[in-house]
Amino acid sequence: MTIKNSSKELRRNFMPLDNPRSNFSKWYDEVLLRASIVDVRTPTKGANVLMPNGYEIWEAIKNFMNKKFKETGHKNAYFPLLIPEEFLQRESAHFEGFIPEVAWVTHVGNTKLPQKFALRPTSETIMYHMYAQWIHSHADLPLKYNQWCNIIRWDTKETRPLLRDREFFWSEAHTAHSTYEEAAKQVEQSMEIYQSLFDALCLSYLTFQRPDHDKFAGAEYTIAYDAPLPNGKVLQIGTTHHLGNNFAKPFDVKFLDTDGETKFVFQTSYGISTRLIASILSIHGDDQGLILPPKFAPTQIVIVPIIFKKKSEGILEACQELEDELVELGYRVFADLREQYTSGWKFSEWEMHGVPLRLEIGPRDLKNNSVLAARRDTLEKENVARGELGDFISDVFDKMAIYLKKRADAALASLMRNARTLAELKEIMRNNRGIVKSNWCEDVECAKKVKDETSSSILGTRQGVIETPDGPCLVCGNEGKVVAYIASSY
RNA sequence: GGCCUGAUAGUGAAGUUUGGCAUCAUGAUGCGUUCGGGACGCAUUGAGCGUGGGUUCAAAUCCCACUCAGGCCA
Repeated sequence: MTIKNSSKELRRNFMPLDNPRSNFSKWYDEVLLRASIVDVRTPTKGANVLMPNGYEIWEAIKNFMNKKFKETGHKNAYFPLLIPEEFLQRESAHFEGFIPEVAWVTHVGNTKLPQKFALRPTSETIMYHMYAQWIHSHADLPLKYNQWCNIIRWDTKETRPLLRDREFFWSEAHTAHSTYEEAAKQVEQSMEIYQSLFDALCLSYLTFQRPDHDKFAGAEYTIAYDAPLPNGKVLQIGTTHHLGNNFAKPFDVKFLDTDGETKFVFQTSYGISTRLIASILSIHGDDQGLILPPKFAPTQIVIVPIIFKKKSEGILEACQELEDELVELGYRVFADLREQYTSGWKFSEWEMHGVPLRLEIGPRDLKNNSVLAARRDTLEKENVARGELGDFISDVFDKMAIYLKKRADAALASLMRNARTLAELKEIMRNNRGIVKSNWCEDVECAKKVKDETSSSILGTRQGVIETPDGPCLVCGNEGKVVAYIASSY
């Protein structure tokens, strides 16, 4: 066997990624690095670099959300990173909930501060201290502020890039209203806003009301959005909390109502974080790498010239012209004219990066006045006449979004399971994991038992879906009061 | 909270059993030939073996501690 043959053999079997998606954990780490999303080679555990490719996805999410916020009367603002210890302590449930993972600033130079400051694990307290100073009458309500910022939560172990970081970016919206019902309506609006975002990202998810023992520290109730990962675990991609006036009281956020009485406001808070990026990458990707939804891809279209030594004339120029043309149409485009890489190498590279559409221009295309278009999601190729390219792109982007969403829906559906007993649940968690539907008596002890014995936990009850238990609690066998969903989560 | 496994050029690995010149692939750089699915040749370049200590004439290799990464159990 000659060297040439063996290298050909090697080429045929060459995998762009070393790890298939079926080995999710390894695939995830590899793809983050190869597609330049996150670099974890920092000195600090759980505090990583969000690289341009990752950051631009976050920016696209921000742009989408800022538009939604504007439409729904939210304003962006920024509040301090440093929160006095005393603020956190004022709402005791809140304090107890966050204390284990709060990082503190205790010194300036060598001098110990008289009062230590928390690096914000969330901003309720600092924001509501200000709200108390801004809100005086019913005319000041509702107040809806959002901030884009970084958050510090010092998990002691099990940090995973984007999935669970000690430092991450997020959006936290905080609203104040004159009645409980109005705040409840705001909770609904937040769900609509997030639904539009998650739909645009082609994600498939379930909305739960979290059980009381797992709600946000200081909330009346918590709504959470859980999306599946390929390994059968779920990821909480966002939350909404109805805070009642649990914070209004300790922070003295009051207003003079139309009836002449001074009342405490009712509040909500809701947020999404860079975890969303993990969800997008995980659910849409394949063995070739990432697949990004067209609206959110940092580069939406890559143009690759196919050059032959004897027939290369005009090809690079045609690629450049096409790039200009498509940029003019408002697309994020890159013409990869680098000469030191072959076309095949570029194909793999951009597939790994998840670029939704690749356009190839070679001698054949030049002659026919067409381009070869390759979809990232289905890997299908198609000749498109230059004159029809504009329509083709907008059409194919729509199709891709539908396809990705459908695939995500199917992935979620395939993870749904049923269990009637703890033994059945254990069996499922041991074998193939999934999101398990069961009956629960709502007793915390039973929830604890689930957590202790199965490494999964109760996500809650479906929000907006009325379900009646069809049997006894899976743990204790007493009356099943609710239909609960259980999964292993990050 | 407990347990297991690992850490060696930018990346991925071999070397550790039996201490003795740090090896391979890939990448990067340069030149040339190439380009419709990760091309090839030649030359160049790149780590002192996670960190800190210890044993030894000699440590990637043995011992101790720590840090980080991944997994498992509760």
